[in-house]
Amino acid sequence: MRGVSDLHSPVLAWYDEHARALPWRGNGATAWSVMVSEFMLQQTPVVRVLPMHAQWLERWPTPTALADDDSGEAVRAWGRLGYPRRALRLHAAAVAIRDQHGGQVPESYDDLVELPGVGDYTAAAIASFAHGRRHVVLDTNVRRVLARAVSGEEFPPPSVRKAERELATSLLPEDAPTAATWAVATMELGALVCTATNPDCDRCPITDRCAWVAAGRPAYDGPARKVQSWAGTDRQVRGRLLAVVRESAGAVPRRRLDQVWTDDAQRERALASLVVDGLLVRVEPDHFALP
DNA sequence: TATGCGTGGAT
DNA sequence: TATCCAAGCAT
Repeated sequence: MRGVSDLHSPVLAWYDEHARALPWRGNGATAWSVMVSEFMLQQTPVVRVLPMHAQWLERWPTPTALADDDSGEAVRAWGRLGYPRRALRLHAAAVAIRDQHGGQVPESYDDLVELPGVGDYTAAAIASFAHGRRHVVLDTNVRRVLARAVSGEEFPPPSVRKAERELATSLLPEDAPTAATWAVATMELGALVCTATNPDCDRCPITDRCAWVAAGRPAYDGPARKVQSWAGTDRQVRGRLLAVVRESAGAVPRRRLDQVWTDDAQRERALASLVVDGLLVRVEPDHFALP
């Protein structure tokens, strides 16, 4: 096997030439704009995030601006991005930044990961992309690139294992600026070339040293990768219920919510779970509104 | 570790 | 049409 350092130069050169000019990259970006983008990009494609990100940054250009607004406004402005708990958590994170960090997005991983809605990936991403710090940034793109290029497998295991993290750590460039570029470059390579389906190996800068290509691109044979169901699930009902309230000016009477789903028990369960999650509040005997 | 959590485009 | 997938997090 070639030394792992052989991967760095071609990937970094490829990124320098092919990186997308996204609003949360480059000189115009702030730590806050990076943070907003990372929340929105959790399980959501870039093309759908772009317009929402612009709207949010125009309306709430700083963490304090968002923190000073109602959390319900964040949920409403989240629109149809999906997983609206992210909006609630981003608002809560903004409150924590205003109250505990002087209104400035924290720079350290340890401070970031304490914020609501910020896990290992997002903390590392903000620390790396916004502050130039040296961290292993292990998202689904990076995991897939390393699984193929180094491990010779089509897909990584369902969850991050110790060996996988150790591999990513061993590949991380020593100096912080290069490590940060390496992180975003491997993510970009996974997003644009080394995709989950139909990877474009002909355009890949490391195809000549890719273990998976060398092995003849064998099909994935690990544990079954489960795809979540949608039709008929509580998630679908929750989505319909919240959409009604989101698109209404004020509180919504229960009888309007009754119309979005015929199964009474499931509808009530979904409604109750939205209240538990804090996405809806019961404001009158039988009315519901955003928080 | 396994599960639940939205939405919509691509194949 | 049904399935897969998209920069995860919290429990």
